[in-house]
Amino acid sequence: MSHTDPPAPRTGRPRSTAADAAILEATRASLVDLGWSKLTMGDVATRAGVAKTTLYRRWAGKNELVVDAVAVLFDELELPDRGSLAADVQGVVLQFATLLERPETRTALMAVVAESTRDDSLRHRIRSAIVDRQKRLVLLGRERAQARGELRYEDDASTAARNADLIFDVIAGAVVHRTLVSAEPVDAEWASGFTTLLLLGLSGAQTA
Amino acid sequence: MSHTDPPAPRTGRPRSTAADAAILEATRASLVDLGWSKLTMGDVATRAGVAKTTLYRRWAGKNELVVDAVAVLFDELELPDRGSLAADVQGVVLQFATLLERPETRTALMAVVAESTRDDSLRHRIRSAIVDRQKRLVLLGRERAQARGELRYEDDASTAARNADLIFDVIAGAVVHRTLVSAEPVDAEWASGFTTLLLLGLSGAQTA
DNA sequence: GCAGTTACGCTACGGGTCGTAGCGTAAGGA
DNA sequence: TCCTTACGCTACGACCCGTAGCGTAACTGC
Repeated sequence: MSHTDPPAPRTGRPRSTAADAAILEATRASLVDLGWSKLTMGDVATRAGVAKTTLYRRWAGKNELVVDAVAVLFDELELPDRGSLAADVQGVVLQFATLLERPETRTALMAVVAESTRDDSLRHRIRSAIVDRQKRLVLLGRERAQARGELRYEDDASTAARNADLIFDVIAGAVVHRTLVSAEPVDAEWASGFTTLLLLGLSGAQTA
Repeated sequence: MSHTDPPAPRTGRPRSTAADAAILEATRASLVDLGWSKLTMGDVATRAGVAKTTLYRRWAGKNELVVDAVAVLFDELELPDRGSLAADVQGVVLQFATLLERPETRTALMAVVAESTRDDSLRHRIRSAIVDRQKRLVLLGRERAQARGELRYEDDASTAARNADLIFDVIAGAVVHRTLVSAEPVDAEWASGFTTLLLLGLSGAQTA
């Protein structure tokens, strides 16, 4: 929800916040019904009950609109303390998988990432609106594990950041790949196997 | 390269294999220049020096065409025996990352996966043309590691298959996520950290 | 050779989406 | 009240889609 950060022009008719909400909801509905590739700006405008020009006054195009429409779904992600690192990992994996099972996110996430490979500003928007929101969970989970004594504290901030990035890519990447590429379900059994692998590694996970 | 498996109709003018090659190469060139979203069938036809109707005689549309055009790039992936499981993992990670740095694959891979979430036949095509080709490397690497004594043999075929699928999703998913979502390079340092994490797990990788 | 069959190049077309311009009207602030 | 900005609506040229139709090219079997 950060199309234009500057607070607002102080004069003239203000932008309708109701229209904002209606447009984003219409975008999600259109994603569910039509999917990314068949979603059109005209259709979204019709569903939202606004003129097409209103959409273009706020978003540069389909890419930016869909990112903002989907971003709020990632706010649902939480990380309640489940008592152990293993339980926390398994919990977040299942939660993330649930999110990826929704048709809006399935069809939109990969599509906007694909677009972002040729559009730097879109990539930054995705990062701040979606990716960074997930990464917080990794940082929080590590803190807790360190407080519990399950993980030791890193020596310096630079390796700490590298480790967090690595773990984030492994967890998010594995869940996304399993769900969207392999197209097979992330159930409790898979989440359990993955967690064991992540914690103990290939060498140690041979008991599964 | 398996649009139509049946050997060929035995009568009439045969399809030009030269046109096949020219079209697929033109598709890759168009992906490099224009990217997935701006690639059009007309442009590919012009580049290949064939009529647009010729494209539609062989492929149902953009999705299928791009999958076939990109699939051959994944044949470059190999898994030479580097002497240890760690070296093999690190090698395949770097090789896969190199492939994902090419502009054709960057822009195409995520896009066709996104499309496949709403198109079952496309998903099967991707699986047989791309995904299964990578999975072989995992199976081969595991065999070697088991022969070396680095991994023990699984008790039954079902858990063996589950493990292979899991490892595949973790490796491919992590590299794809790092490259295309986090948009940061997979260099030797990252590959080394990932390999350590994969082999030893979070609990054991604390020395890094 | 000759007929039969299929592929190819080319043109043309209706249908759809894009993104914008122009206008009159609505909703706030000085 | 004047000024400024947002909104709805219409219309538009541009582009791409996917297909139909036709004449020509290539290969097979008689």
